[in-house]
Amino acid sequence: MLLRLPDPYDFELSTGRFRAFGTDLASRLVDGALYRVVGGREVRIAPCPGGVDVEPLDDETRPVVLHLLGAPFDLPPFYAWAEQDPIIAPVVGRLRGFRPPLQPDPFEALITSITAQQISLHTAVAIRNRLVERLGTPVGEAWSFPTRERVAAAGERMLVEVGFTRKKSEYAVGLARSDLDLGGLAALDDDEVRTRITALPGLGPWTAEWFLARHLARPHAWPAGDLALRKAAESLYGVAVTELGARLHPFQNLSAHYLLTGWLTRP
DNA sequence: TACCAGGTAAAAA
DNA sequence: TTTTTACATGGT
Repeated sequence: MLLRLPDPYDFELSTGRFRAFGTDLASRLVDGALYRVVGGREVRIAPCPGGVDVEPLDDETRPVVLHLLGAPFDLPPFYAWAEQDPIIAPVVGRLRGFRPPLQPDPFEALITSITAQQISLHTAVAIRNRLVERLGTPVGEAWSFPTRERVAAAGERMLVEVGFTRKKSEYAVGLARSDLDLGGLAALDDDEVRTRITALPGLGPWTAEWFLARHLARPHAWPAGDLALRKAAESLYGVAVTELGARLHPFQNLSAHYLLTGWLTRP
């Protein structure tokens, strides 16, 4: 069934992230369609005029798919704002219709960040996929991401076996076994979310900021510690990322995504 | 073959 | 208080 997305929307461009660093088993692209497990069921998302074709589309899958495809982002005001910045304007123009995908699940978002700390995203995806194959469940073309309970029960040794460092395995299991209410974070303001996340060992400012950006879609999230964003910022603007964050207010999150994708796909 | 990669905590200075 | 170091796999 057709699920409309706010115009403009470019499916290929927007889902590039799921292919750029290797296959993501939990949000898997196969023959131009995106597969994801929602509530134990396989959902197929394919591009079609006016939005995407989603099967099955119901009250359970609709909000997850909308979130996954970045529907919460309001692009027109960002595009209008970007025109007054001569550096980001051409990047935004080239990526018209790019709607940054969001991570539907908070636990998955944080585990994904832990795997990606310090190492290349290619490496991180390889390690995370091995975790998914070990503790997740295959449903059709995609895999459901390992639940918090399964990771909590698995213990550090299993995570080391799939390639986590000893420290990262402690962080991931510690997160799973913590009493942090992950779903409840959405109700808190940015700073409170940062405080709650960074209170856990192994979850630092970079992880908290990407959680705000990629899970909660907070407009002002700005992962200043991110190596790739730093390179893009310094190369395109010639200024430090922290300074650039203020200049990009109030669209830091969308700007970060456009600068990163623009840098990754630079002509 | 080295070297680096979308960090974080703990040790050392 | 600020600066260094360990971590450890996969691509180039």
